[in-house]
Amino acid sequence: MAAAQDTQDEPRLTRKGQATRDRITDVAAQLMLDGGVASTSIDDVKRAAGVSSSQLYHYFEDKRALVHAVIARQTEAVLGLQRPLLSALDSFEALRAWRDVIVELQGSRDGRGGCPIGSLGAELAEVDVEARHEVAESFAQWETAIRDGLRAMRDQGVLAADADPDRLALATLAALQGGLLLTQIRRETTPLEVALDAAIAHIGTFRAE
Amino acid sequence: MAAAQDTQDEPRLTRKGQATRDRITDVAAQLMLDGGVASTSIDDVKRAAGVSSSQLYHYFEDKRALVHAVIARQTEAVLGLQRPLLSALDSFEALRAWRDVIVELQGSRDGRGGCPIGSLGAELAEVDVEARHEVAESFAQWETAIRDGLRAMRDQGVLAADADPDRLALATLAALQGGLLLTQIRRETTPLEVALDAAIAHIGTFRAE
DNA sequence: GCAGGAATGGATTTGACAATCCATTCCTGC
DNA sequence: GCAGGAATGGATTGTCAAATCCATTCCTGC
Repeated sequence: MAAAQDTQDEPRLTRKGQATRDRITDVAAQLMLDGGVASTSIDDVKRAAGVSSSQLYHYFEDKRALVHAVIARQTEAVLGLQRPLLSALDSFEALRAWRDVIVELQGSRDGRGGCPIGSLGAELAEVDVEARHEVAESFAQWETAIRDGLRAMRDQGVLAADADPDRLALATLAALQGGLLLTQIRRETTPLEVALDAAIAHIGTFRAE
Repeated sequence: MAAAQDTQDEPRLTRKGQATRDRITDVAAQLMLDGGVASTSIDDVKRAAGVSSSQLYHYFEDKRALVHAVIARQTEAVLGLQRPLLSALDSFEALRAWRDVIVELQGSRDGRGGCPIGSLGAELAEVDVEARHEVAESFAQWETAIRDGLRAMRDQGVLAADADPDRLALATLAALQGGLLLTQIRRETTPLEVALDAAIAHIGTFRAE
């Protein structure tokens, strides 16, 4: 549960410093979502954030460290949006509402960038072990959030007792990720919609009574 | 249906030349599967394929052209494996057999590299429009193969008449891609298994009678 | 108000890597 | 067997981006 905010390893940050650091992270996250990690240069980040080399390297050991901060940042952003929706699951309507939010959000970008977490994971998995572990942890949190929502549905009698929230959550996350990837490639939300609808239909299989 | 073999744009290739070109493509495909596109250098490819600069640039305009050839190569490889299995779909046993092959194959790599097509798509989507289109085309072919298999199952009375092979195929491909990504990140096949099992269960919803 | 660390400026170095170039050798068709 | 394109050798160039360095300025706590 270690947040991304305080990496108080060596230097203590002043308020101003923290702001600069956050700005760099945010800008980098945006650039890397729009264009991938490898093709966003440190110079790009410097320019977009309006900072100098000294500043950037004052807050981040190297590009990898920046990337790690970006992963943490995107994890916060995604889960910050997802958790409220998922913890409110008490009906299939709520589940569909969750689906709609995601589809709408992705549609507004025409799928560009794909999943902020998944795309980082895909690009970094074979290149940066540490990054892979961080992404794995992000996915684990996401999966947990889904599972808790489904558990709630079960406990409220919306889902049958024999429904397995763990498996359903993992399958749902997979469907979501696959849908996001295909939507990113096709620049069109149909795959995401169909994938999520199928996942929800599968969950519907475990409707109570 | 244009194959990857003959890019007879300008130079006509001799048998030997074709062999060299293929070797470069194969080696590049392997390296890029193992380490991603951005982090495999032309030098890496040269070394591994045992060719010189002149050779590589004799057959490929630049790195992008090589990447395009790799996409085509991986598409052939994947569909070459998938199509026979999918066109033989005539029962849920066959569907499960298809699932098992994929799980086994990916398990033998511990998920490393993820999907040969999907990982390329994810890394290149926002960087190389042409590559994105090529990957989209590959996915379309894959989706078609799945759809045809499901259609066959329906026509043979295994699936009900109201089953929608188009939607089911898209949902299945999404589940597969998501499962592959999560499995790549976690280095463990559970996500892939659960995702495919859910997809198959969903298809099972449309079992005849 | 001053000491010391934090924050910033900005030029510079270093290295990697894609791509080019000029030869030379090898084949293949005629 | 020879002409001409294909294939290869291998050094070299040029670019770009990551990272370093030495200052200088700014704050904050005491």
